[in-house]
Amino acid sequence: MATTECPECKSKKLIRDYEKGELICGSCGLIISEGIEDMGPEWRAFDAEQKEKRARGGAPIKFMRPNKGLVTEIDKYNRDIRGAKISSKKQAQLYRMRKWHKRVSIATSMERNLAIALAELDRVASYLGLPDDIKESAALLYRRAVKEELIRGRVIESIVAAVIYAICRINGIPRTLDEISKSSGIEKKEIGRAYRFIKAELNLKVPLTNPSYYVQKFATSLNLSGDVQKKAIALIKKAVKKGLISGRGPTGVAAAALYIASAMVGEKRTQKEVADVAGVTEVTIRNRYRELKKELGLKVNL
DNA sequence: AAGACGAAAGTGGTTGA
DNA sequence: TCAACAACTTTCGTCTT
Repeated sequence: MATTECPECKSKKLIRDYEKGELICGSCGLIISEGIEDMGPEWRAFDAEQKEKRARGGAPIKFMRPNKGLVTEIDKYNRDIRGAKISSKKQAQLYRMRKWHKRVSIATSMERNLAIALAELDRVASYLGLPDDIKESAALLYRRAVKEELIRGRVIESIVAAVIYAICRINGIPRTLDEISKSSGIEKKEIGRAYRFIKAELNLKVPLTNPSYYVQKFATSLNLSGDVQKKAIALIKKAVKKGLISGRGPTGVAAAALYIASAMVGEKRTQKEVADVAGVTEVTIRNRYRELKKELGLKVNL
């Protein structure tokens, strides 16, 4: 990996956290990258079979496990079928058997969970047109969630949606809750809840969304030139400096900036057009627009 | 007639007692 | 758990081009 110093504080003391798959700055704690390339496995394998099952390369995961429905329980009383004591040698053997039995059971239930989740993740990510490395990061994050036992009692699909949402934000690839909701079929508030939950439990550092991320997307839908985009991004930058965006929906800010920029450059779009692609109302654009105009001292004739 | 504007009331989610 | 609250939406009347 090329990164040798922290982009924030320039410290060269970087820590690789193999467990979490993160590259962390040793002095300021910034997570420089998640899902780093040169990463030890985040799992431990207890035997060759598990190693093969857990490795990410290799054959596709199968939904059916050979032992499905055929589980042998080993009880905890060291007696044979007639109730007679079992020799200590046998007892030791049984102890080991129980230990492994438990471990394998846990491993397979995790596998089942992951099989469903990763299939869903792949489906949603493809639907949203997310690149493979994002998918990988999302899968890694999901595995962390599974390992921390955050899934139990929750709907797998909503956790998957939340993980995708989080990863998109962390990586600056804008996907709104709306889009993810549409492609996953999970309600927005459900995704939001799951997202907040995993964010808290896994200590995710998610930067607040910079409206600039949405500019390109909206501009493309509106057939606006690069000039307009640049202008809009410049406006947003100024707005950020003035603290105008905190608490505001990033899409609304992006939409207003684009609206203003389009008028300044002479490729005017109506409020309604911008509002539609941004998924906000004209009123919101007007409100943001008013704020921007006032705070930045813009003299725009529309 | 279409677009822009803004007031007022309503909505869903967060926060803090 | 409940009320206050902020952001945003819906709706609607008015003004401008």
